Amino acid sequence: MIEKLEKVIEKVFESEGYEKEHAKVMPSNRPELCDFQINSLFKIAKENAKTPEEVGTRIIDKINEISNFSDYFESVTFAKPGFINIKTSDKFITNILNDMINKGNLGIEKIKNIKTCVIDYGGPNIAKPLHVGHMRPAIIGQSIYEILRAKGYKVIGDVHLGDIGLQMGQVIYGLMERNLKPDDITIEILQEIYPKMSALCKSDEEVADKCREITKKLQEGNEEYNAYFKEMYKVSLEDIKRLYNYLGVKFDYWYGEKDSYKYIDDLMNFLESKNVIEIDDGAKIVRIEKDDDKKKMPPLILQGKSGAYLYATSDVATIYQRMKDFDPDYILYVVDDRQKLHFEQVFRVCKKSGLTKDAILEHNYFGTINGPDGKPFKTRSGETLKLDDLIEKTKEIFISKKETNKDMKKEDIDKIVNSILKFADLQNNREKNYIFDIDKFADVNGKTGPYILYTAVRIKKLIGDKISANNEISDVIYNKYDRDLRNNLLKINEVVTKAADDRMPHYIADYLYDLAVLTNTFYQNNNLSYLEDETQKETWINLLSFIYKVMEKLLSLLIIEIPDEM
RNA sequence: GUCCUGGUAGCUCAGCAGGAUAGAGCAAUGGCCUUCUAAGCCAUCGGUCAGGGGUUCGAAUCCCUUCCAGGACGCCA
Repeated sequence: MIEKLEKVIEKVFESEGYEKEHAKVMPSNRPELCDFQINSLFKIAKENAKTPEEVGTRIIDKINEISNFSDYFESVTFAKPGFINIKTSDKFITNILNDMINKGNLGIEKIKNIKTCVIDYGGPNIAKPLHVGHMRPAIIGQSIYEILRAKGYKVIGDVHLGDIGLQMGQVIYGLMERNLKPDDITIEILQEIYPKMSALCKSDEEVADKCREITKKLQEGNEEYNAYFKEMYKVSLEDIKRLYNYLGVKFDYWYGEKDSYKYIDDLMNFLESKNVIEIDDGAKIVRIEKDDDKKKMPPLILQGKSGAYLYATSDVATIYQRMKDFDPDYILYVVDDRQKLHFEQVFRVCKKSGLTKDAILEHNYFGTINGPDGKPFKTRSGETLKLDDLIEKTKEIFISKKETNKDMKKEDIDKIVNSILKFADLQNNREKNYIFDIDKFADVNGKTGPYILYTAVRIKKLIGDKISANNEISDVIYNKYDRDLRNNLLKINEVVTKAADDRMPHYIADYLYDLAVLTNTFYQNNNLSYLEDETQKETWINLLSFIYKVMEKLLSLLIIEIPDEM
């Protein structure tokens, strides 16, 4: 939408002999003064040895001479010390809006050339119960998935299960100690044993050694251990799927690290053929320093001197598999920021060896959830809070907020609980750590999921079955609230595009909140049921219809659904 | 020790391809329900953008530096 304004203004700049890059239009920082502003007068003035005012007034005069001025502008004025302030015309605003309505895409433009994008997110471990920490990668990943899909990417989601590692041996040891058979395994038992064994191995070297032994034998195909593993896998995955399903998190592939092991031989042959592997103290490594490195970059160890393949090896092998199966343009990792160095190493090996060709590898990291003390969040008794408990607690608090809430439909309550959890998380910049506070998570007032849903449900209640995003809006703008709302709607594409490009769902959360505030303000100040002017009434119904559809769509990008009632 | 993040209102956070007077929510205070859901709307209060220097017409935003907090650093995952 901004491009349309820029195009008109570029012509004027060029006719004055200024580079068209200077015709950059920015959303206004002073909405009470104008809708858009141009900041480049200082630069132009300097280059041409004039004052910003001289340059600005001349350009403004030229713009005012444009024959179809009112198709775009209401006013274009100079503001000290050197800005051009643009107020767009009602006609311009409504034309763009109707264009969005007619295209039927809610204003979201798709990318021209389809790109394939693999997203690796979730990463739960078999045998470990899901706790609050697992919520972030799941919902941030799923949100990025939905945003990219909305922009027209071909997206492939892979959960990348942690189905290899010492925790397997630990839990099997714990099970056998209690004389439990594979058939006895339940999720409750796993949830009880894992933390106990994990603690025990830290304090008891002997037990830890035994667990390592079991893990090793399991990988070598020991049948007894494998029977345990299979059952653990089944029970655990069922529970993981139940929780992800509650959160609306879905994967195209449920591969695990184990699946990558099939490709390790091929991978090692490939890397050998590219001459990137060196032997160092009996280990196979790849050196990945670059000349311009500021920090020392440790080599990536593919195979330890004991012959064991490592975590990083499995990640590179997974990339090998993905290149072979999907030939993606992008591989995104939604994994926490503590693994920055690890991914940097893995990515460098891929680039150095040419494994990933031109594909772009990104670590879209997120910060950890901390408690009030700045340390990773723990419950008062010192345990990690289980995801189940978080959901239950949130539900409880929500129901207690209002007398009538307990009578709500179960599905509606679940939708609202989802909105509470997801909006609380996704409104934060994903890269930063944040302080976890259950009361904040359960809040329903202010900048929260329920506030947005409430706004949407009000519209639906008012308009009911007339909701349709396909009805044009008249170009008469009736008042300030009407104008603010229409103006805001024009930003949709920019917001979604930026969120997609930066992989930042919080841009969308932020925008949704602004839109909801403007809608509530509009609603408060304009009573539709008292309107006598039929044209006006129809216009506003169409406008609200469109807003409802936009909210529904943008909420879906945050994996939030609108309940029927609330 | 080396490197990477972060430090914005009492609290939790936006803003950081440099722009005019730094924004929200919560908390606090005061208004608005015989009118489409008060899970709402409006107003007030609240800030040396951690400190110091630099670049610039202009810095929360870019650069340097100090302090504080968190994290990562070759055969765990």
